[in-house]
Amino acid sequence: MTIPIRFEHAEAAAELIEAWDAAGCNQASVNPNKKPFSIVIPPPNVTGALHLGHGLNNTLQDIVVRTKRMQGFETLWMPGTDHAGIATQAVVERRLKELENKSRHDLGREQLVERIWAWKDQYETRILNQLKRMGCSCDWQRTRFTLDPICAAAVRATFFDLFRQSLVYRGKRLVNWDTFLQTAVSDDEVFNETKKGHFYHIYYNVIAPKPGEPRRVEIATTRPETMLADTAVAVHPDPAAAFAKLESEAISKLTAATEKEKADCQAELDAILKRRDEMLVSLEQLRDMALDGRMLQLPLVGREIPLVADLWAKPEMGSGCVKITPAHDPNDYEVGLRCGLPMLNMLNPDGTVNAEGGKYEGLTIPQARKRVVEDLEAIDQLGDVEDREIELPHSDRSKTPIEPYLADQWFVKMDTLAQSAMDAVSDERVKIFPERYRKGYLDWLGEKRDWPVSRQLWWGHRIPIWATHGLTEVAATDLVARVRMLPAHAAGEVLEREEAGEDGTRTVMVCLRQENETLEGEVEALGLVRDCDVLDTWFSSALWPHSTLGWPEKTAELDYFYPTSTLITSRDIITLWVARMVLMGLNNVGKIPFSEVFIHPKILDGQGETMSKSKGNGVDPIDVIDKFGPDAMRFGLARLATETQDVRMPVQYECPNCEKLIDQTPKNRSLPRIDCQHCGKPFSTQWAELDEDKLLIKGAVVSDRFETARNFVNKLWNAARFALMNFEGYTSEKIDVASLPLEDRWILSRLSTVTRQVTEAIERYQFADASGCLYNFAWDEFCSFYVEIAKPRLSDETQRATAQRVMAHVLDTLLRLLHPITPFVTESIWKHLGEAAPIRGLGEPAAANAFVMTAAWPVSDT
RNA sequence: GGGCGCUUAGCUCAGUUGGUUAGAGCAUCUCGUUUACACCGAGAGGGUCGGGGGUUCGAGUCCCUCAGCGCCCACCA
Repeated sequence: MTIPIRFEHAEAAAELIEAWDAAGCNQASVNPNKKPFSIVIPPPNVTGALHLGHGLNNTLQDIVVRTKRMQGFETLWMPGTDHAGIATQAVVERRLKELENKSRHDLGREQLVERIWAWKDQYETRILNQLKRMGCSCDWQRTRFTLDPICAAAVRATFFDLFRQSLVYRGKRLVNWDTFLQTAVSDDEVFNETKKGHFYHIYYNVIAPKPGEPRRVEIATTRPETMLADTAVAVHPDPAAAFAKLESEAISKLTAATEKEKADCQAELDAILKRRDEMLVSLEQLRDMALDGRMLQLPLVGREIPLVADLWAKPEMGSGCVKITPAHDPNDYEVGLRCGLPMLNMLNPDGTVNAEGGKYEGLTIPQARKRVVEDLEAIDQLGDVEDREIELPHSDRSKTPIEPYLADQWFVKMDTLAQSAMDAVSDERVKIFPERYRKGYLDWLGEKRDWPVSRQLWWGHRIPIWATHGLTEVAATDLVARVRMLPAHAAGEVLEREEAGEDGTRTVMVCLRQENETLEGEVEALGLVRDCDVLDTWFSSALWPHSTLGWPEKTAELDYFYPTSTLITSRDIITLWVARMVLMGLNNVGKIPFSEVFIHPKILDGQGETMSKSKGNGVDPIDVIDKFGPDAMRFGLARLATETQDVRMPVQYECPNCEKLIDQTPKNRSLPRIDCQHCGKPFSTQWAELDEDKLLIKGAVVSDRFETARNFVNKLWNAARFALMNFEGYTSEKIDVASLPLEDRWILSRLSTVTRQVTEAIERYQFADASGCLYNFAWDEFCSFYVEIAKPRLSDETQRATAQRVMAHVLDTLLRLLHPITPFVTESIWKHLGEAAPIRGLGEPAAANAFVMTAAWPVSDT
């Protein structure tokens, strides 16, 4: 038998992926004779290709999945991808702008969505191919997409059900408005930038002040132009109490302070007392005026606005009074709700001032600010203007400032849903590992903030609501009656709700349970118009564990594989995703979605920064696989996946000319071309844009951290190669362990211990321990000791047969144990071993399984 | 501002309930073409375990404190 001296992973992997697939090794089906084990993949975003972070996530899942499969469970790993709402739409829109200089409005909704589908198809293919090449043993026939018809049906059924329970409602909310892209962006797509600005003090006149009362009140703001939409000025309802509280806090801080801090704390306390002495009387007077219903006159506009008492006005800040602009500031919005203030929107979607701004209409924000300040100064109502550093929110997509903008949004009411998800973790029906992540989950849910689920986007699940606004009571009643007459209404496919609008008119809303063009036509014929918005991406992600199994249909798969067994994911989406899956699973199916959650570390680059394509430090698993092989990538990642540490992974460019590695630095990681420091020849990077750069060969981005693992894979290959070269004349026979020589009994005993350790480590998600244990055993004990000591026995005719049998058995077991981590090399060796020693094992030897992948997991006898 | 984590060899990381001389891989140096493997083997150098204090017969490990790094959440008229 001739076996190459190196494990040729590229050929082997391609063949094995096909062979496993052809044999249906990854496929799972309902099997009453077996216990189920199921995992749903955290669906990668179709925004772009996978990097090593995904490599780690999916390697760990595959290790668990392959182990469980070998342990005899009917094992399902559900694959799929996520449409990733705004992220994907933004990528496609940006390309549209760059390549064709068009906005989404130039294309229109339908065409843009079509373009995004094309993008999705391209990246979904790429992502699935990356996963396959990593060796992920997903049931590919079940591959889902969060926007596919199966997931869409679940989304519709969920929304319909929440609508029926009145757990979903419509309300106003301030959204982060990107005036350039003219869309709302989510909080995590907003970054703050500190800029130089001013803090303007402005005076508002009191209307008909009583004797002794001030003529005007002072407020301060960094955004004076928003005064045009002010609807109140607030003052604290109990300044004395507020100061008392501050004082007692400062005192307790002072008592607890170290010698070093004492001076600072004392100064802080003194400042509070000084301010109280100066301000308390006038603030209490203003408070009394507020309670007395005194009105102020808004300068420049002339509108009368009330002075109100509200906790938001902090006596220790500014002048102690704060202007309230409910439609353009999140906190003011809350005040507006509490005090029942009107919400005046002064902006057009493009960020210019609208008709509410009177003579300032049509100006941009900076223009309006300048004019308002000038005009206030002219009428002598402008006070001090201080310089100040201001943190200004910017849109990550357009890099322009965000405007808080009041818009109609749909919300999911969280109180009972959140409580159910908290209970599931509190009483350990859902266990989170490592345990320290429980706190974040419980704290976040504990706030029970309603979940805004609508997004002003085109890419996503459209909200299944049709509505007519501005109806008279009679017209509304009539419309409701007509809706109820639809045959689908009787069939439970239609729900309607009538609401009073702000201006006393009525709104009728209709929710449809399923996609149905005919029915939609009928509804639209009644004058109802479909909501333009789509749902938050996490809405469909939250359903992933049951939607992928066919819910709301009562499928056999759902019954068998749900709840899934475990969820393996990254820590940054514990709240956004994990928590929501728990509450939606409980609401929809009535059962938790998974009983265990394992949170794995993150992969950072050599500088300690998270990997991302936009930084240029993202490593494509395919590049690592090409250079080191899929087993080395998997083993290397598993070896580093410890419980407490993030994985720091220095990254290098591989020169395509001389194959030498060049360290990546913050400087060179964004260059379009690099001259190799070893061979002097240039190569291009992902940033190449000029034609002359693009003509160069592209250098892969890899990490030399995988060398150790690659060497290990090769070591194993060669140890097996040695064994196989010595298996000529192999025969099988029952082995009496007690009569074996010491070295055999020793290795068997060690094997048993290692089997137990590896099994337990994987059970506890201690992947670094499992791989470390196997590394040491295979290299130091099996290769360095046992193989060496077997050499003379293999050339001694009297001992040869026994040595072969034990060797075959040990190798067999080692391959099984290593298979979940390094599936390709083990399966390749297994095939050779099957040819050389088809019948093997201690006790009663038996014919080996065709694939190690579906062979039985070893059981330890210690 | 609140919470969590981290700091051990040049680099990336282990180090169980405190217990001999603190480990591994890579890198470095020396030697080695013994028929599985140079992606190998034998050996060497390299650490006051971030700083300081404490508990203890004994601290990398427990407590306090200072400093630095990272992440999550909240907020700043």
